[in-house]
Amino acid sequence: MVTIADVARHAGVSPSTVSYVLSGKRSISERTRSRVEESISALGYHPHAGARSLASSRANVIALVLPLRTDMHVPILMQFATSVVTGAREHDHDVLLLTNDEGPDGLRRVARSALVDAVIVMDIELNDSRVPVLREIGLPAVLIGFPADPAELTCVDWDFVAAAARCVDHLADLGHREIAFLGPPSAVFARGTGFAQRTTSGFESTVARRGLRATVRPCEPSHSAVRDTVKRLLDDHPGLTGLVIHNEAAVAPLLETLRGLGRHVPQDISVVAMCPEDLAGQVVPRLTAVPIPAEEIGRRAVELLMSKLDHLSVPPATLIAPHLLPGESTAAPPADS
Amino acid sequence: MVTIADVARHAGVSPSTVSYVLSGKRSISERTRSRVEESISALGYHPHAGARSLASSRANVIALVLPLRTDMHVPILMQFATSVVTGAREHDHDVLLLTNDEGPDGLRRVARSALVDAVIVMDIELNDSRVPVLREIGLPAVLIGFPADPAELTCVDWDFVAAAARCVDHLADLGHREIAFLGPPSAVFARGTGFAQRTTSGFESTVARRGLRATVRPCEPSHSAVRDTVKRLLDDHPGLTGLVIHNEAAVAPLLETLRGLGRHVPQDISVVAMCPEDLAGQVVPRLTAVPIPAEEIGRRAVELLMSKLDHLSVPPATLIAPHLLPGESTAAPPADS
DNA sequence: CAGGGAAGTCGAAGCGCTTCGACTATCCGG
DNA sequence: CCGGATAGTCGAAGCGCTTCGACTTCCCTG
Repeated sequence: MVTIADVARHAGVSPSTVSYVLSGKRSISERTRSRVEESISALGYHPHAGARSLASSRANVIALVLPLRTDMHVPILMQFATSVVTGAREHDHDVLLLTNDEGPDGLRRVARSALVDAVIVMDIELNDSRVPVLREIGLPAVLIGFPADPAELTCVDWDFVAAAARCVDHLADLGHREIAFLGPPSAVFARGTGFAQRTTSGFESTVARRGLRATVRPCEPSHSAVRDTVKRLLDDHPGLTGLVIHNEAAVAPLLETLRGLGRHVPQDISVVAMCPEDLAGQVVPRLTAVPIPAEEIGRRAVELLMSKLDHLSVPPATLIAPHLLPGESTAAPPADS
Repeated sequence: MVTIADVARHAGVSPSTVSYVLSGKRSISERTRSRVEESISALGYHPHAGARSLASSRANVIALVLPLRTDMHVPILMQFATSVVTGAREHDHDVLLLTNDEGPDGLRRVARSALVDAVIVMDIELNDSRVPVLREIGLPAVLIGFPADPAELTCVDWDFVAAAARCVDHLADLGHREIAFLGPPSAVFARGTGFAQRTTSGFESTVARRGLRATVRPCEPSHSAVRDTVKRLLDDHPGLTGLVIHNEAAVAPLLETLRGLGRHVPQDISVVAMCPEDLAGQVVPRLTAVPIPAEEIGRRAVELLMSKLDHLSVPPATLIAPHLLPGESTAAPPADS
């Protein structure tokens, strides 16, 4: 193993000088700096992470806590994890992966053992058992999602209220007067996930503001359940011309069902989806969507965390603004409606 | 922060004794052990990971290198990652997440800096740029998948040859005489992914052994491409009664296409899938499948890695045996065929 | 009953790094 | 031309842990 002492000897300086070249915490003459840097690459030196962590009490590692539950849309989660890793690397940090298998103790353990010096926690529920632990361990943390009581915490999330509003506005602007919302399975509501409620309320308040008639229905993931829900919906509301869907698993079944019923999209009925961009692009017709910006949320979470590590003050709540991605699944409602 | 010295003082022993209680590397009297353990939990002591890594030159962290490419079926990947984390924790190790964004340098960096002491690399291609780096850094490693030259390496994978064979045998046993294989997109073949080739060869050799007529077709992920492929296939081979599919994204479109064409599954045509168990269970009819045991592969990879860390010798190649999960999508072929 | 080994414990030496205080050389203003 | 910053470098202490050798008991065997 190559140590800092080897580099120092090779460059003809003291170990502390090498350390200061690396950290930039004291001024170093240009000559010395370049000599040291040459020695570093000549010897292929990489500082020992453990030694560094011990001496500086910063591990340069952050923990990423992923949800245990798998009823979340997995590709999003993966996109998110990737962007966190990439973001962390840009700040010279690595990412330790924690699942909820170990429960809140996992958080305690990595915090107390100084394995990590900050945490990102995903998929926060209204009443999340990890939140008190986060307060207890006192490590810098960023939550994705909002708990019931976000006091003292830093939270990031997509602006679900605005996203739903954007969908409704889009349909209203096109002239639709009666629309419906197909949401996540009712189980998601039941377990107190904040975003489901926020989406619904964004939908409902915008519908009221724009003076539309509207229906809200949860939507189970299976193909047949979607078919039944949609059929019933269309029977009950013959004047329906627009649909907002917020449920990845139901997108393909929905389109297929409409096709099966002879309803053309967008001529007979418009569909706008809150879903990942790639899903919107894969189906026929390509969906008008308000895509979930997983990558941006991940990046922002990392940036906030790094600011906290630098003892900068950060806003307690960050909402990522939605934007509409035009597709071929929305148009003005049919003339006779 | 609570240190080992605090625990030692609290228990009235020396720090080294506490260390030996923790590691079990020397015998400790029952009395001393229990006193130390009480002190540990009384003080809430967790050893400092950095200090431990420095002193023992083992970090108790393994790296998990996930593929950059996203044309892999993501839920599988997630299942896999989860089982690696769980498995690692059972051996008192944590998992550092590495993506390929950083390229092979990421591996070098974490190895040289002693951040991790072993590596699991996923989604190995026949000619994988990470393989030479793995040889270079000389860290214990387990690869998921087989490179062209696996000499000196430890590889784990599903037995794709046997899995395809199992599918063919199942159809042949039911009496089918003419079948087809719907594989991954041609891009997957093109980039030299070993499993695609192994699946195909397993299919073809079993078909030959059982004396069946058979066709092999790649399959692009989009709905319409699947429809076209399937229509053409059925037109070209009117006697076709059985289908083996190895392409997660194409499963739903395939079933829908068959339904659209009025071909009943399994009365008119049998379908057996190589896909995750949950996907097989979600669709109608529930598929007969040879499920990809992501979780088992992950666990085995971790076990092999831990054995290597303990300097035990391990088999260079581990193939996980497939098993057939009966569903409602296969039956004897129609009588008139 | 002497001698040898096992069981149980301790002290001290580092592991490779950061950081603080101290030191020298250089430069500036008065 | 002198006193005091400032830039640039070094030495040494110490971060919290593991591990090796050494020591003391105690028990067993011949």
